Amino acid sequence: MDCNCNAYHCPVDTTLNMIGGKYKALILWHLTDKTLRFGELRKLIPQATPKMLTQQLRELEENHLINRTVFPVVPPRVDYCLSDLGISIRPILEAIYTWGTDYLNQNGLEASCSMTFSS
Amino acid sequence: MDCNCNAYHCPVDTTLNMIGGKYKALILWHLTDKTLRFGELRKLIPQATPKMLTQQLRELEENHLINRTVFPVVPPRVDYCLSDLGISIRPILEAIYTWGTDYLNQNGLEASCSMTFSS
DNA sequence: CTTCTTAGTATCCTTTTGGGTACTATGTTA
DNA sequence: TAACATAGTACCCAAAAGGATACTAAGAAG
Repeated sequence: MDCNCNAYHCPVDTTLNMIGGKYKALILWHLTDKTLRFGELRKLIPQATPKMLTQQLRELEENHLINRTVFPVVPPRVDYCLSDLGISIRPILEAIYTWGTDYLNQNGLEASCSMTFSS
Repeated sequence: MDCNCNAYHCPVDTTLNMIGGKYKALILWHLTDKTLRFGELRKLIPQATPKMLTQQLRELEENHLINRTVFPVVPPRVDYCLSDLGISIRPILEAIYTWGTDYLNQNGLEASCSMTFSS
């Protein structure tokens, strides 16, 4: 229905829509420095059901933030890794992470979610 | 039910929850350099119904990103402005805005939403 | 022929988010 | 005494997001 080819787009909404999904930031973080298989991501993010994990991965792929590589073998093997676009978004994630950590610390809360940025 | 006082918190989720609401980034942006009344925000963000605008403003206030000042006059007058915390989050908004703008331009889309950051 | 493995799907459900329309309170102004 | 202005509320509804559980395909291994 909506092509939106000639519409105006809000850059902030665009960005937030791309990283705002339930497990998207976490997935991008885990893929920062390595390629992971679906099963490895499941173990790293056990709170996500397979349905949710698949859904989030597909959306990240549609937005070209990650690459999905299917190997035609049995049992199946599918690799996920960051695309160049995915790599380019990392500074934003780090800025968000740093602000959030400061905010939590200033409120006496423990900041942690297995999402620690190594610099 | 959930106090979460002793829980671990993900800094990225924390930050995204605070700025991820439908009109929150836009509200923060409009308040960047000035105090605005409710009615002024309505005119600046006409696509938000009064219910939604109120809701988003209340959540921003609960998160201490903005200050709400009620003047006991008739007709009512309520002022909104950024708190120090709200001011501190602006660099993140700018980073998100810049990345989103580049992304849209590289995809041949017009980036705009009356949310242009003056530097 | 049965079991194992992996990367998902299918189905159904609950919760959250967003939205439309109409209504309210109340002192001031005409 | 009736209309006006402002900052909302109330109520009801639709859509989107998230979640639980069970199931599937298909070759390889035993």
